[in-house]
Amino acid sequence: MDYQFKDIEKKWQKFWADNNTFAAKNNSDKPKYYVLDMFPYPSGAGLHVGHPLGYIASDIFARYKRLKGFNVLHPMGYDSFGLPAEQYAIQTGQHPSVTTEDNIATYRRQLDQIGFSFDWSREVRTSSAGYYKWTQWIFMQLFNSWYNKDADKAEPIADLVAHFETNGSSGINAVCDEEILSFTADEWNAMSEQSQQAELLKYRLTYLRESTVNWCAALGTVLANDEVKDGFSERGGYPVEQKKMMQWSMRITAYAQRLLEGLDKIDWPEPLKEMQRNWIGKSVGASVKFPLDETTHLSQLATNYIEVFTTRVDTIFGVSFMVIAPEHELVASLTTPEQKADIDAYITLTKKKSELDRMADTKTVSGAFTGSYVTNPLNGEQIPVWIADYVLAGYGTGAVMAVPSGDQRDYLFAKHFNLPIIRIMDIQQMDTEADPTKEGKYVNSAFINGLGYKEATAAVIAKLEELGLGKAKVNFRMRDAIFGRQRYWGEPVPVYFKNGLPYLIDESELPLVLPEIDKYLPTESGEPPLGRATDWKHPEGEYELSTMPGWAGSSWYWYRYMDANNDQDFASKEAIEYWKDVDLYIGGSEHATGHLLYSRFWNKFLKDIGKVVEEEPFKKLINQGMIQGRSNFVYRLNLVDDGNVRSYYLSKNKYQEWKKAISKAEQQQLFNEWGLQFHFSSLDPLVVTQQLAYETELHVDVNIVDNDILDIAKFKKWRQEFMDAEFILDEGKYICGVEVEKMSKSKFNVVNPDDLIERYGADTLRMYEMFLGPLEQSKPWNTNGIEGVFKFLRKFWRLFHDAEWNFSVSNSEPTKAELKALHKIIRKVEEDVERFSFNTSVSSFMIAVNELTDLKCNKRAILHDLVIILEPYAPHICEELWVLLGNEPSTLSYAAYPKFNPAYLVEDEFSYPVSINGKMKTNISFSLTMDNTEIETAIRSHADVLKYLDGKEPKKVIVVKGRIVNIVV
RNA sequence: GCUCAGAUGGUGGAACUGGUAGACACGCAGGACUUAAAAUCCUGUUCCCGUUAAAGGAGUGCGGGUUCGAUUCCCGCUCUGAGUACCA
Repeated sequence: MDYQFKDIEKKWQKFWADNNTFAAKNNSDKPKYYVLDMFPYPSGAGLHVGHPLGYIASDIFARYKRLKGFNVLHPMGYDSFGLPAEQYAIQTGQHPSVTTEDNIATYRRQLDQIGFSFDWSREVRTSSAGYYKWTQWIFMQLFNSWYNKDADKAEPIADLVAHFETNGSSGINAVCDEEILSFTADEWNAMSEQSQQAELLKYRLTYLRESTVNWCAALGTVLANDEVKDGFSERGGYPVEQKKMMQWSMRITAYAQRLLEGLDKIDWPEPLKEMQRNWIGKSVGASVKFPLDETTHLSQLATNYIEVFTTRVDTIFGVSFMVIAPEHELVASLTTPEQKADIDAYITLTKKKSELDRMADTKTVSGAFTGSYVTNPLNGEQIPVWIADYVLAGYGTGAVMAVPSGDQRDYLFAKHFNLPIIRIMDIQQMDTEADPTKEGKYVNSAFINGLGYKEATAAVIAKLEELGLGKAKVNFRMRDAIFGRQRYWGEPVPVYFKNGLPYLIDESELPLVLPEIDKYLPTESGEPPLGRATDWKHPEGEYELSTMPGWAGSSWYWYRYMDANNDQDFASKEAIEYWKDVDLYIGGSEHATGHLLYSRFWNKFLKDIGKVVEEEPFKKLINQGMIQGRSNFVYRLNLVDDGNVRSYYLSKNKYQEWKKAISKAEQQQLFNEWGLQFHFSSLDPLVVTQQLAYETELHVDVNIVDNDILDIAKFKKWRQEFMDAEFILDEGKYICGVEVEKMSKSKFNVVNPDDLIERYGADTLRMYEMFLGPLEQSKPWNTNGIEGVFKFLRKFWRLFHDAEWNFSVSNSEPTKAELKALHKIIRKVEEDVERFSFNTSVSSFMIAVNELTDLKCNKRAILHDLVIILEPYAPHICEELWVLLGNEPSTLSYAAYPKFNPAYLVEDEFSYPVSINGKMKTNISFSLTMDNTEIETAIRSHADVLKYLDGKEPKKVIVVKGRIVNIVV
């Protein structure tokens, strides 16, 4: 029979499901291998051809590893909490769990059709209570932990309490809030329960604090920094404003250094690691206290100094002014009566500027003088204090020591306001701009004069420490992560409030189930939707009304797959110790600073509390490129003549001609050429007829376009308005315009995998997606060429069949040429898969099948091995042929990968390309036993070579054995 | 601005450590089969010049360099894409 992909694929998909062919065991003599995909959010639109790209790659790898004798864990699940389902619920009143359920069903159907070897017995859904019970449980562990800097790990909060009870707050080196109390053991023990809890909250790894958040009024919720783009929400594009709110936060900053160091130990794409490094933003420098001048209004101030962070403490003798952020807490008290008007005006001005303006406008210099001065701690100079919006309140201490000679922004500021610019390096060139050089020797710098950068920095820090006015300091750009959303469709926080303070619910009460509510909107008093729940109250207080953010459930899900149905633990100790970590993780780079950072954070925490064994969760990570859409256009020309509209659809070339025709005469001429009856009014201005011509480019559904040629019949049926469309064609065809854009419904460029599977089958789709190009590269989807892959599979099928499509394989011994073709592909595919170069192995399969077809090879010995190596790519057709070859069903997935034998590839002759001065001229065959001198002698006298030499004597002959001969003339 | 990735035929792409540039596939052209079309098969296909066949010449974004030899290494530039942004 001809290749009947539909029957074959259905049959084997059912077989795999019925027999649990891909169920992984949590113990095995085989080495383990964990292949993970980023699980999808089940959106209502279903999968388009871009989604499965990474899944196909990981599936090929997982299947390949099985053949290579590994116990492979390859699971799939759904990140099923999230905003879109809730937005839909608000619009329709339908419960988000219902839409989520429907969407998951669609995803599952689509995934099943592609023939993935997922172990579905381990499926997880972040929105199921059995799953989020453990997300809540991890939250509780975070709440019950603090970060001990001395031990450099998280420790139980009970240990901290014990320390307070016996030693008070001294001797504690913690990552915590800034305003912590100092107390003795007695003082602690005398504190009320409430004061103690309030103090402990400052240490907990998840804690409440008033923070400035990205508030999106339209979505009614707080967004994480990575969910905001240029002042607008990433989802929906609604405006986002800064707002102060009491919020749950995660003390991810405690792990900043470990998150940074861990990057050096994992095999991730360099750009991705770079993104995380930038996000963490470590800078090494010093903090320096500048005492406030006594003439200022010290009496009103809480402190008597301004602290700055600097990465160039060596330039401290070049400081000629100080700049603090307009929001800095000291601004009001520093402002002298004479300067008050200036300062107030400036603050009003900055408040008016939106976040966006402030970012865009980096060129204009602005600021205002407070009237106060600080003292340079090292030379006693009086330094004026200014405010300016180029200093950000949120970074460092919100204050900078300005060194105009070395920092460009300070330089511009100094020039603009006529402040001194002090030279501090002998070689500094600062006529037109600041010179931040670290070369040269210091000048005008007291005790570091004449020193170099390294010694000077050390000397300055030593001096500052001696004075108690500064110390070396490491600063991170990364902020603690906000962990609360004022939304319904998320994990409830397992916390209730008593006297305004948070307490965990009892572990036995987990999961804290998401209650039913009447509608999915904030309450009238502005509380989150959970405020609508009735009968949802803890005996001792009110439950937390915000829910967890989208990244909560995805920050640990790979552990749940290890032991998905455990109700005693998030995964058993045995399962975790067996699977350890993810060996290969494939997903998009858009998760660089969100999911992938949070996951590493939670993983490190879980390691600290002894629940998991590896410091890093994902050993190797690959980013698959984005599949963009390829839109097609039709060009409509509307001619209005006295109110009557006539529409013509112009093929691409005709449209271009039309665009070039400017005058009515030219347009008339084109219409005459095209044989159309339309009379453009004469150029006589006295004619009153109103004529109007206008063109529109319309997106046309790419599924009714083939190779940019429009299927006119389908187009007419597509929409009512096209029913009577008139076409102006190019050589009988309507050619569409093309553009690369995002794949989206509104652009009619979505290609659905279901349609392609219907036409060509899953095996063709799998191979074609790989054939498209390197996995990591982004590219527009183009279905042109899928035929080639389909033809390949038919050709492969045909190897096993005679001219009448009867199954026919021979048991005779393979020839040398056949073995060579086989072993070439065995080696090639092995090398390609190991380096994730799937596109090149598809080509190699084509070459192998072409070669075997030419050899008319139908030898069982060859085809048997070929079926095994193709199985990861095209599993259905291979299973079918495997059984036809007489093997037991289901054994193919666990067959042994054929062993490469180099002996079959040994040649005794090589056709040397002979080039003259590096230009290839001809090929000459020599035995591979000949050494370089023998070849050179042969070359010098070879008739073919002499022909090219024109009687000239070769200066030099370079012979690279088995590679090339180059003659230099 | 900074960081990173990339640029190869009409198209997607290949060339793995510097060694025959354009594998494989699409498209296109020509041919076979067919009453015809589809499907299938065969041949050709980087460009220029030329042709019976040949023989030349140019050529991997641009300009230089290293080398017997560069798509590959080095320097400078242009363009495209991604991330990030007054980070002290």
